Amino acid sequence: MGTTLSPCSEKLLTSNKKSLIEGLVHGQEYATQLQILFHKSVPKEEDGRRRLSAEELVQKILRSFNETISALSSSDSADVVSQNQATNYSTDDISPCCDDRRSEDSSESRKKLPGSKDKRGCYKRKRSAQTWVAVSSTTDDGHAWRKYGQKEILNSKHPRSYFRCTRKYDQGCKATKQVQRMEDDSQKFQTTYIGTHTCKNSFKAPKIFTTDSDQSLEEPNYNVNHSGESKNIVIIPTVKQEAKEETTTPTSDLTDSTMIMWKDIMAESGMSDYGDVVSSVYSCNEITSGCRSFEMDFGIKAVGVDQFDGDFQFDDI
DNA sequence: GCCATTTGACCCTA
DNA sequence: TAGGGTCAAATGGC
Repeated sequence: MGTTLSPCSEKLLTSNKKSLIEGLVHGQEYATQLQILFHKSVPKEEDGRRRLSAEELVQKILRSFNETISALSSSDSADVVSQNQATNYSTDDISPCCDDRRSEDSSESRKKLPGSKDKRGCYKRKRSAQTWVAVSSTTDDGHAWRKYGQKEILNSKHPRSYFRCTRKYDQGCKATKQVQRMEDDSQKFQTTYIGTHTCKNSFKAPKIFTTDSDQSLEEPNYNVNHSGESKNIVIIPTVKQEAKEETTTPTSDLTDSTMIMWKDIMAESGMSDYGDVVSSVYSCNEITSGCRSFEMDFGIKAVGVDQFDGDFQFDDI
């Protein structure tokens, strides 16, 4: 997809570039401050204040990214963002034939009525959800999944399997995942998680914060090794266009495409001040105690602060 | 009998 | 219209 910008768009992009970069850099700064804040050991009496400032920082981060993303999506060149940016789809974009298909959670209501038309395949596709990708040598992540489908994928050697949370019907958990063997390494599985577990006794999602000394991923099967050794998990958050029921602030989502664009913007900007930002972003694939994975940080972002309870937690280190 | 998996059908989106 | 995602009947294991 070659992007040919009209002179007008190009001008707009150039004039906006600085403010876009500023917005992104602010977000980055706030995130760094937040990180420092969580690293600090604070006396108990200060804990309340610390929480408050953490919340302020989170709000700043979100605001900064919101503004930047909305600025980007308003420009012609923002297609890369808009296609990933969370979109408010109202529940009425459900196709008429199956408008209540997804709302029913009881297995009773799923039973086919006598004489009713077979509605197989009549569903509302999740147009968007919080998604992230994990690469692991195992498909077992500690959650209880039920397989509901398998498909041969074009140009893929291996079929893709579809799983939903076993609590889908009793607790309405919307988490699903897709598992596919890696093309280049069939010993490994690429698992795409879609949506977070809302079921009560679900296992915690993989801890996305980790350090050299703290390989505290809670799932025993997520053996973290960041140097490309055999047991490795890489979590790459992505955000598909999302359904309205997701609780995240739509514009607060930042996608890998956005990250790529960010890199491009930074690279093109020629603003050396931001050089270290780029390097901190793109040199953090190796997770160390001092430099958490950039993807991880945006995993937090993709999930949204509101959704931390239960599934994701900040841990004091 | 209950539950999970398999598999073909069907619908949605790009 | 092709490819992908989901449904649900059929089947098998416990």
